[in-house]
Amino acid sequence: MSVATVSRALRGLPNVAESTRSRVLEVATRLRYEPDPAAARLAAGRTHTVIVVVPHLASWYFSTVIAGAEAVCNESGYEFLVVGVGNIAECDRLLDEQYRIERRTDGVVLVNIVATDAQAQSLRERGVALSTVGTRAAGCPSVFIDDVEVGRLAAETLAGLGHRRIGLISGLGEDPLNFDVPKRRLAGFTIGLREFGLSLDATLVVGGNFGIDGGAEAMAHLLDLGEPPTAVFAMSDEMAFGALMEMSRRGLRPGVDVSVLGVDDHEVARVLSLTTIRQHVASQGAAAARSLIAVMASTPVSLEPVISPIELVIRATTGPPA
Amino acid sequence: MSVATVSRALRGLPNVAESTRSRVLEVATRLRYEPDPAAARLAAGRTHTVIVVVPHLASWYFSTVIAGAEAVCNESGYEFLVVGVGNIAECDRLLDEQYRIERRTDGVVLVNIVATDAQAQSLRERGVALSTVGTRAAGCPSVFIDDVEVGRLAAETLAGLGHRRIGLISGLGEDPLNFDVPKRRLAGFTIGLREFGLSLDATLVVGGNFGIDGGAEAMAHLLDLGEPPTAVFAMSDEMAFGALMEMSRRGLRPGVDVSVLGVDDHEVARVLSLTTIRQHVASQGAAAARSLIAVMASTPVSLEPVISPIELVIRATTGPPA
DNA sequence: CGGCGTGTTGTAAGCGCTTACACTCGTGCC
DNA sequence: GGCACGAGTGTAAGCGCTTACAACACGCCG
Repeated sequence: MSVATVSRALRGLPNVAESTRSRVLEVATRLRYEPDPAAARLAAGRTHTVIVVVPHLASWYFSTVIAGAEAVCNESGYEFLVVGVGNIAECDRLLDEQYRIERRTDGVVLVNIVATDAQAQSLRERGVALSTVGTRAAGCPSVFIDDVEVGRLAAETLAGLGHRRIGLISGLGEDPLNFDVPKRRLAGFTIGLREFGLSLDATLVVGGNFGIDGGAEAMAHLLDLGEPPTAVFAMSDEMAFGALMEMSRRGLRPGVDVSVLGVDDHEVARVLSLTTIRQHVASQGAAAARSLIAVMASTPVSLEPVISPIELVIRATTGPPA
Repeated sequence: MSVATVSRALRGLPNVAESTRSRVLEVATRLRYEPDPAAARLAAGRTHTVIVVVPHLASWYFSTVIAGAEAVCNESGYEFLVVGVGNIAECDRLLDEQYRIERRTDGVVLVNIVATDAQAQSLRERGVALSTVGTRAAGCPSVFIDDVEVGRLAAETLAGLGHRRIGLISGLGEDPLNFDVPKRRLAGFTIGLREFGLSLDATLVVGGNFGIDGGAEAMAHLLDLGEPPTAVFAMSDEMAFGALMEMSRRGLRPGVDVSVLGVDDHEVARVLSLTTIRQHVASQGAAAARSLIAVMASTPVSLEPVISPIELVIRATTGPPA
């Protein structure tokens, strides 16, 4: 039996007699034979590897996306490589000088990283499939939530409770990556306010950098204002945690003295009884991985973005103004 | 100029004239040439890849270890592959049928996964370097905390405050992997109790499965006892979070009605003012990656385990008994 | 002045696969 | 009965590197 026949049999290609194939399979399992991935890659040009690119690895959101994607890749027999790009320079270096990507992977999942059309195009030309979560990129499947609706729903929720001065802890400004989520949530927030006859007060908008400390500092800033807000919308639960921390430091009661609303439904949110707008992070990661695998397999894939559902989870940190 | 010379020049091997090397380097950067990793692997047998194996990807502890390790690998030019093994069967399959590992990687970091001596031995024979965090394996560098001391310190802290009935929310029992950390912490806890003339009360020991819900259920169980404990040591902050959640559900005040002590110093611990025994998780991941890289480079490495420091962080969830 | 060591470069044989192409051989058909 | 055909199999040429070994130039010593 020639190596060619074995190769064909093992990979399920046609033009192999069933009897031959089963014989090959039997011997292969008996010998615990496993083809060398590097040799296969070299000969066939496919790496059977996906790379997931995230800004930070340690934050809840990203590690949860990663977990969702990893499970799918693992199951589908793809190697799962993760690279963290701390800042925009590193990110652009990765996407521009594509040597880190080309020939190392068949596809990349971009998590909350915006690739320019040129970068996306260039990747596609080099035969690298693309898929994004949190943002969209040209000509590839993507999954994200309706961030405008998130902002609108937040405003509706707080204004609907009767709040008129609503603070906003955003991620805008200090963000190291071209991250446009905060902008969309802000836009929706403004729309939502307008529905209640309110308008955005720029003095009540503070950057929180999507972290606990950032959230705490932002909250401190808001509470130090001459006329502090009676409610605060934090664009992520982690920033909301920081806000709550600052409040407890000052002896303020969440949902009574000041209402706080987050986004994500971080697993600790329920511990803090945080009212939040839930999104399904792991399933977004999984969906992105699935689309990517479909693209790599040349399965026809809808390029229509998948809008992952959100839902308001009311807990104890929101209430009518004092 | 021959390919051999170029190869040697690019990889910094000796026996290349300086003039030649600089000329090669100059041309290589101008042409943005980057060697094909698969071809290099096939020819040289080294993959320049490390695999990190973790039980779950999404939990704070593991994602933080991963973050620490990733940063080091990225910096050192190693590809960073992560695989999650949900249960012990999957884990053993990975470590026994080593085809997923051999020829795919030069080294693996085992995070809180115990490999048998045979498994470790077999990996070494196949030229795969090993390094562990959280546990130790035969003949490879490892980094972990002194879990016995963690348990002892916990008992000392709570008993020192005057508590005599101290509950323990452990990870024991339900654990899907061969995880021996809970056993060591339990042993230390017992030692610590003894220093105060106390002994372990088995009815006050409940499994919490290292998660928030597990912690909450365990706490509920403890509080439902005829004579509930006045203090509780949770073997992880996430279980402590669950315990706090259960307490707030019942209107109990942490540190006043019941004291709670955790382990880790999870980033949310300070939000909840949780008293905890801090460990430096990211730096353990980084240390393990560094040792692994050293082993792969055949740098002499101490096989003496690195004991990562711990420290008691006193916040508000602990106090004298009511 | 020939042999020899040293430092540099070239040659070529793989590494373990994939795949285009050639080949064989039994069918069905005119 | 010869022929086209297609299914099944084999042959061999790479894929892009690494590395043992050969080759060469050069200066040195005996």
